[in-house]
Amino acid sequence: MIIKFIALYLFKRLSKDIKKLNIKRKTTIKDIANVLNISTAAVSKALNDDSRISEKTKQAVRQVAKNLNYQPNHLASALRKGKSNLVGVIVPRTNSHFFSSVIQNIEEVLNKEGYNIVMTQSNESYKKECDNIDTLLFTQVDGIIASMANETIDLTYYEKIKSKGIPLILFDRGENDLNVDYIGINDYDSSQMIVEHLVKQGCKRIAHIGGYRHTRIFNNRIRGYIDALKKHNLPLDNELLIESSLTIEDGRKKMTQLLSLETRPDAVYIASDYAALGALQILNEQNIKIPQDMALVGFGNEPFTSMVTPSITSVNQHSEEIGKQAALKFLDYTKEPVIKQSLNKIILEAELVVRDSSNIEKVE
Amino acid sequence: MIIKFIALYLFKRLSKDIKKLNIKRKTTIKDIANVLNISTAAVSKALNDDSRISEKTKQAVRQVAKNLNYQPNHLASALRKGKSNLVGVIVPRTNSHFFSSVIQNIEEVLNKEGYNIVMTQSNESYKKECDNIDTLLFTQVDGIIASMANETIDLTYYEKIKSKGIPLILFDRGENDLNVDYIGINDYDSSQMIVEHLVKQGCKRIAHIGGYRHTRIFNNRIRGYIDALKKHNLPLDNELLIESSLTIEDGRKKMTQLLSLETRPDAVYIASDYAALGALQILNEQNIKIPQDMALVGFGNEPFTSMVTPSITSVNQHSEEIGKQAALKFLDYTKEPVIKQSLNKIILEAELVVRDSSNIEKVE
DNA sequence: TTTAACTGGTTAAACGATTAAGCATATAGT
DNA sequence: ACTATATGCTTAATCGTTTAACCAGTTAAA
Repeated sequence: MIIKFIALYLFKRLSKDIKKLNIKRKTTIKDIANVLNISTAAVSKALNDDSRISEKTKQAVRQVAKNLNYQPNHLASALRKGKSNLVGVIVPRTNSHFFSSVIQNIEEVLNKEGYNIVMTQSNESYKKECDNIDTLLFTQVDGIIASMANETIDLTYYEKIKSKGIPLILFDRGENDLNVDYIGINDYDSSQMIVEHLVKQGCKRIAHIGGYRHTRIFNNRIRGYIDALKKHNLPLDNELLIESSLTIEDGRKKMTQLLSLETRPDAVYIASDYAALGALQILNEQNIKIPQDMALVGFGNEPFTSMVTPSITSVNQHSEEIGKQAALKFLDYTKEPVIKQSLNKIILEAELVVRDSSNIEKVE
Repeated sequence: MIIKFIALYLFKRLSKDIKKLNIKRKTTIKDIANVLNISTAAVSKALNDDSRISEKTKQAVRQVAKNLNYQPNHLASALRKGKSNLVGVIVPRTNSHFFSSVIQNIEEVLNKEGYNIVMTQSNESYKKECDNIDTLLFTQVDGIIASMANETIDLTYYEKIKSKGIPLILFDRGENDLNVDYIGINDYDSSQMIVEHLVKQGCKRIAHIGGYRHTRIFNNRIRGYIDALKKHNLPLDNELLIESSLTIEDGRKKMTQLLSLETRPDAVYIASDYAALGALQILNEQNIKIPQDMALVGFGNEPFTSMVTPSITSVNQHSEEIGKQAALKFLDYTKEPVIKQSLNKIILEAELVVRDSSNIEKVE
């Protein structure tokens, strides 16, 4: 009986010892403290360059830390400090040059300040976007930079972010819809520029395949298109203004629709390069001459616009600048003690990049 | 004097109270425990569906958690459990369909198991890649899934991951170089397939613009090319085998180089769609007929290969499958108590997608 | 009857860092 | 000589969860 208990006790001690020996624990500040015979507090302060620690001690701590190959446990400090140094980024997808470039620039700016980004894609799905928000909040990100999915109309999920007191910065998609910071280009003006350009090329009947009206940027492009037509006394024909999901596939569909009209347009401005690509495929397949029979303008200046035949005129959205500004905006918040967000827009002027698909002058 | 001390004391008490009142603390399991008058341990177990807690208590806990809008603090549990439920992903860049698709599939599989991914891009730079590894380790990721940058030759940084006992899974780039799991396609066979296809089309002088030889996948493609030529008794001309960085720009350059040869090739197989695109631009600019005068085959099956004129024959790398397998491989490790990695290859068979740029039969 | 096993919890330590508060000692100011 | 301030640390609490160890009560088995 007694022997049994003793045996049990010994076994337990032993297994504990074995655990300690076996598992190569990562070095912690405690290890450093033990070596130098100082407190963990002193080590922590030394590593954080606190003024209350002597230069001598700091040097010693740094040296020992190096020798023991000390790596700070980010989770512990994050828990204690109440911030994770992670920033969540939500984009509809990464495989477009625009979003990829925005992300890259966000990363560049934030990395320098010790932040890392957790990236998620919504695939233009509202449900996925909500999931993304949940997982980011769960990961305890210190802020979220997002561009909304096409599908997103209901904004309660974004309100959830705001209610948590986490800074939220939107770019490209989402302007005005929530009372938060926004960075984007001037879509209204861009549309005007495009129509103006097409008019100059001699186009008289300009169609627009636009995005969903509930998305403000697409609505702005539509408004710009309409106002520009008015300005130039061009016919504002209902059948020339088409709403689209703006995928390649839908671009093909909507272009086919335009071609079936009794009086075809002589130019079409499409609110996305991807849809424009689909439209271009249809035009090429049907041997319609671009730009002579039909001028074509896209939006976004995706790299492929300059690769296809004919190259597609498009609008440069300044993805680099957008990414940088979004990151900087977030960093602004980290410096404020209390986060109080309000609508704070940064609107960049876009740039029209004229290529073969609308350059009638050059062809003739 | 005494009054001063009392005042100081009161001030301190007050400021503490103010803090407690003012800052809307997030609800913790402690709050739930207080409401139900049970221990935090019981709450924790209830939320984690521990068998030692009665269904009744569980229900009550869940209800209160919902009412108080409880969100678990991931940092705290991560710290305690010693795992972050984050997986790091390193890719050369996200704005290629291949990598973007791999990531998407990794995410899909891992999300289901409660993992989130932290994504980083190396931009094909060795230095950036090392930084990425450091930040991922710092973030305490539970594993890393990576595809190496073109520049990367020195692998000590990757050894760092292994030495930390964190599972490392490589895909596409990195096969064999470290003693870890790898998922990719059969590059050697793919090259053979391509050459075989070109031979069938009647090509007699096939050039290859390949990647850097130190990257195993590109070396495999080169070996496959060489062996296939031998097999078909075709001339293995040194000037027809060119090493390239495989960017669009370099594709243009290397194609120009090929065109300046005394006896031009009648087909060129390029180890990347991007470089193939550059090559295609040059051929189009110089009015060289594709595929009649020069057949063209790329690699990767990027979406644009089917969009350009003529469309480019390419190789489908099964990005979805690669992403899924990589994620599953990681999940395997999470189930093992001790992580002991060894070379464990999953090699998928690639698929040749024949398009106009090499379809001579169709043209003639 | 004794032992074992199950149920449904509780207690308290732990994860690894940060930080408010305290405490000597030294230096300077008046 | 007395107070104030600076220096350079230490102590101990804290962040929010998880979990090993324990305990009381009930049931089942030998």
